[in-house]
Amino acid sequence: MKFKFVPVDYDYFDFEGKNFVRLVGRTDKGVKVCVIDSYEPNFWIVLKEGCDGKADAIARKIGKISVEKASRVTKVLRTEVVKKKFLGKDVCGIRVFISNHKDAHDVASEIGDIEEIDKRREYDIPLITKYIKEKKVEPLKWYEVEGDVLDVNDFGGLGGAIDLDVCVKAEKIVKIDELDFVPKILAYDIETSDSELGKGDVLMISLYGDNFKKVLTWKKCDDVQDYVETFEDEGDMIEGFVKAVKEFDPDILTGYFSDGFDLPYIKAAAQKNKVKLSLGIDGKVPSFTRGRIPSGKIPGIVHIDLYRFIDAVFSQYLQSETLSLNEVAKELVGEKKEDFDFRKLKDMKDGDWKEFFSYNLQDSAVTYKLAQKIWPDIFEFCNIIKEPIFDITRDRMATHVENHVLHNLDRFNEIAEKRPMHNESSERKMMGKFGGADVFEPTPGFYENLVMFDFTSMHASIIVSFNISKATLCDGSGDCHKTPEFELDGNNVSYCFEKKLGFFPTLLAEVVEKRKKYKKEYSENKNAMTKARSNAYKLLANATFGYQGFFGARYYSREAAASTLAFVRKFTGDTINKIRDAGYTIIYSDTDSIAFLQNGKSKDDIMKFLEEINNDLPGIMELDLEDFYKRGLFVAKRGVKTGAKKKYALLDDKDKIKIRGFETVRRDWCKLTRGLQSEILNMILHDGDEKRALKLTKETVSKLRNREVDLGDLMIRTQLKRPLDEYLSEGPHVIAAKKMGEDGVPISVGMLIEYYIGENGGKGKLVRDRVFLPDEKALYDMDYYLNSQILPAVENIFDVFGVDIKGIVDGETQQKLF
DNA sequence: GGATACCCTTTACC
DNA sequence: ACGGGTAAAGGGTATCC
Repeated sequence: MKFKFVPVDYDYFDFEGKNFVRLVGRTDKGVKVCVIDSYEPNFWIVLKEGCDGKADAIARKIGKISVEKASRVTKVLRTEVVKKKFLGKDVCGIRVFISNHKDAHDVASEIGDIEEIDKRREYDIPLITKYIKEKKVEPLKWYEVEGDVLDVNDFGGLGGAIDLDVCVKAEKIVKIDELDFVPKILAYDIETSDSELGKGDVLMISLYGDNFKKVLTWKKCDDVQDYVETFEDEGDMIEGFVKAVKEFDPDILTGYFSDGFDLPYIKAAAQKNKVKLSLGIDGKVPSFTRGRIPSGKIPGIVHIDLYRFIDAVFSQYLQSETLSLNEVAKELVGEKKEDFDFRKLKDMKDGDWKEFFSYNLQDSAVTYKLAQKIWPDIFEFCNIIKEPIFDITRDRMATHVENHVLHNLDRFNEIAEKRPMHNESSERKMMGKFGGADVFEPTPGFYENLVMFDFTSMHASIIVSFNISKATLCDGSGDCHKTPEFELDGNNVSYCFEKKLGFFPTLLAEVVEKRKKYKKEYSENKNAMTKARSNAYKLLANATFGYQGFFGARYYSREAAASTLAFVRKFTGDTINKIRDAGYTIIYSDTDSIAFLQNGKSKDDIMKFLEEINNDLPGIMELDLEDFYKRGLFVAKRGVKTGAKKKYALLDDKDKIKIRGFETVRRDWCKLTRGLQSEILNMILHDGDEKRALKLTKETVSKLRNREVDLGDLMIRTQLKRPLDEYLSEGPHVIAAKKMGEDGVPISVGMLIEYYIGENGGKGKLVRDRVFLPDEKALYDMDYYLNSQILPAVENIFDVFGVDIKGIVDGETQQKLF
């Protein structure tokens, strides 16, 4: 048969010692189908220079190798001698086809001692990545598939096991023009009697999709909502869950933190109740891939933990201080979850259960809406990186950059570099840091009429303009780009990069070009898809510099990363000098941005000046106008007169305020402090005068002294970054977390710990001795909140206006006392 | 035993 | 284990006299 097909999920299996790829996707008629495709596993051998003549003989020798493993024998099936490139250099390659990808490493080891062999490569690339790279059957693209319908007994019964109407063995897969694909998304969420994994029961499971909402439970109560289905017990409910998923037939099953909670919890509950969680299209139960964070995989359905994608890729766009479903959903889809008081769990009445069901359904509904909102971004990442959705939603940026390179290497006839071995990446990690960008020390003050310039995608444009990469690093003998001299590990160095374009900078040039193109497309046609496309290219471009300096990268190059930064320092420094020489006063600069005073010049003059600077910039480098600002405030560091870096507030021409670095934007300061400072900055920037700000500060201080401040405004929130026993220094938040642990709250890495500082009858001098949890009753420590919160946050702002706020407040204290 | 320099830790900026 | 470096700041700890 023949049909149009879009691959959604990828998987592979062995049959008679050979690898087969299983694609699950949809036809243009919306039918879910399974396509089995063959794959010939292979890896590469790179011969030493001058050994080309012996290539055929070596290939024949290798062709006879077979490796015996416990369960199977892997044979070299055939070899091909091919002219290839490795790191941009011409090499003689031998492609070694073997019977099973799992043994690629062993076969590669087996032939390691042949003298003419320089390198063995691509045995460490995952099978699905190799398959997509070589056969170009890419996720979410459209193909015409021709093949035979699978017989029930084909592939050892696999044909019969798959619960889909159409399952074929592909004969031909041909790319066709893109058609629409709207995935069927089903969101789920569970509520449990104990938040610790596996300790309690699953009380209910909610599901939400297009025209589909259900809450499954075994808690019996009268007069429930019509979406509630009541089961006999937990096991029955889980079977009901499997049935409901099958009934909906989703492409994507999604949860929020479901890799770490919902799916493993349900799986454990299924085992406990001896029921089979057969969610897979082949009746198999979800499996969890090994790794730092386990990933829940369901055969034939893409399981997406939205939290993972948001954490790895999306969070840098968000304002949210935490990545809780509540906060993220509020920001992205404008939905606020309804609250449920979990303390009620101890003694639930019928009404409470109904409230709980509704809460549970809300979570799934919000997750569903979030998935719909983020789908364009997932889709674009799949399109650009060419990895399956499952991986796209879990990989971090370094992996995305690397996969993007891997999937494009064929265009350059390149053999892929290997992943660093453990000892190699440890060595890289141990190498000291290399010098980064410069930050200009501002003079504290209140300024008017400022301009800010910044370089567009500075690091990326430097990598492209100077062809900087591992493969193009050279000894400087030929035609090349030379970095400025800079210090590295105590020595003055300079590196050279060939002018002949390398694959890595070329790919980045394409990414930067596409980012520009799609940014324009977005500005002309604003919608979720154009925005996602533009954003994805931006993220990819920005992560590429970090990738070259990342110890785990295949194309790691410390020289490349350090050289990029040397150019960053040079061009920003030169531009600062140019602006200063033109008669402007430099106020501030950080990495790729420069702020200076207009000094009476018109905006037109400044735009002309910008154009002049741009005419002198090499390659694709570009300086851009960030904005004009009416006013700007720069303060001193605490306790000294010198200006603080990375801390300023600006007011633009549209009266919009931009605050950087101040306590206002730091989540580990209490609401009272942040609110006060933010209002003060607003008053000062808008009115240009500090008198109202002074009045507000005095009012806040007296409120604090009269104990009129709400305890909720005094909570300090700090994230727990490691397990409790790994802390060398026991700060207040560590003590707070320990207290929580004693109260029976499960403590986990990544949690936001909330506490306040209270009076403790003079016991202990340290702050940590005065830590109280939100539900602990105590008088707040007035002295602490005055001297360690409010005053430090406003002091250096008032300093700029010559107002000694501490003196004024202390003076009033004296007055009061006498 | 009190001042202080230094280390540890978190969070921000780009 | 899953970009990078630079910086401010608080609080704990070690060390000095």
